[in-house]
Amino acid sequence: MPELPEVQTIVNDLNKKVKGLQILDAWTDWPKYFRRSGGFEAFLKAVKGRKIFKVWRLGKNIIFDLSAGKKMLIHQKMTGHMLVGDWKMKGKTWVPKERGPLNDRINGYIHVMFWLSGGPSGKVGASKMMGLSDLRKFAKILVADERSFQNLEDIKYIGPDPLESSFKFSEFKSLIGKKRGPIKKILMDQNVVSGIGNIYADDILFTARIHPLKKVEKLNDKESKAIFEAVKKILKKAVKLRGTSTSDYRDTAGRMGKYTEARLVYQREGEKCPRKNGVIKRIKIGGRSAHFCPACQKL
DNA sequence: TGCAGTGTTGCTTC
DNA sequence: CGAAGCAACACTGC
Repeated sequence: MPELPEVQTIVNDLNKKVKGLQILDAWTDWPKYFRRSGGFEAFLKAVKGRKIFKVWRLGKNIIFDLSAGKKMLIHQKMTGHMLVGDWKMKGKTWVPKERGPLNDRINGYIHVMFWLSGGPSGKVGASKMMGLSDLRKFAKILVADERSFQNLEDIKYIGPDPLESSFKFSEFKSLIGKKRGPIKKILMDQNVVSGIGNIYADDILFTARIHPLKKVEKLNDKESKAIFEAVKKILKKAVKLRGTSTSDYRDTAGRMGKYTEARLVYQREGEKCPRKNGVIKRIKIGGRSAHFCPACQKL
């Protein structure tokens, strides 16, 4: 479940591993991903031969700035993650050059592969390959020209990034002030603040001592401020620990995130709360599970 | 064995 | 019109 910290970890990895490389070729066994790009062939034509200038994050989206004014967007949705490794060709297929991400069972769901600067159609020898592992095939991939990119519905309404230093409490307050309903739902609304999903919303609200069902319109200034501070604190910590791997998420080398052990309440139903106040409870909010401590978090 | 649960987003329905 | 429900898909656990 890549949320902001997981996407940031992958973006950081990609800037180390594939920035400056050229896309030589691509492959997929799930052409459905590319319907919006006019099919896989059209997508391939748009990205083939392009150099990767830089990789950055927009909410939970990974953006590749390519040469010739192209931008490639990848949203990993629930089970997607990008893997990068050195590989070699064996017959018509690619195999890991050494023990790498593909040896890990959870990463054996690569449905899109990019060959970078020296793949099967390039020179024999050194070759980077960048794969999208995506067990449930929910991911989104598209390529656009610089001009049309800004106007894509996919990103047009994305809210401010909570880790930007320009993101201040006054802005947060005014954004949530326009909404009503359970605070947990509002925190996960990508058009309010971008990047927060189920894992971090639960831990943020525990940190701020706010009940996930608390109505956003009932929050006082002190409570809103506590949530704002917790957003920054938890997300920063999770980036430092390279994300959470309670499920499929892995970094580009196939390694798990270490926030998994640092989790406060997410998927800890029945355990004693980290403040030793109560037992963590799970409820449903808008069809999703929310974990909280009934003793620490009051309505 | 079958079905609920998993969580992100966008589309459909009320 | 906004909110709720469901579909996209595949695997796990009870």
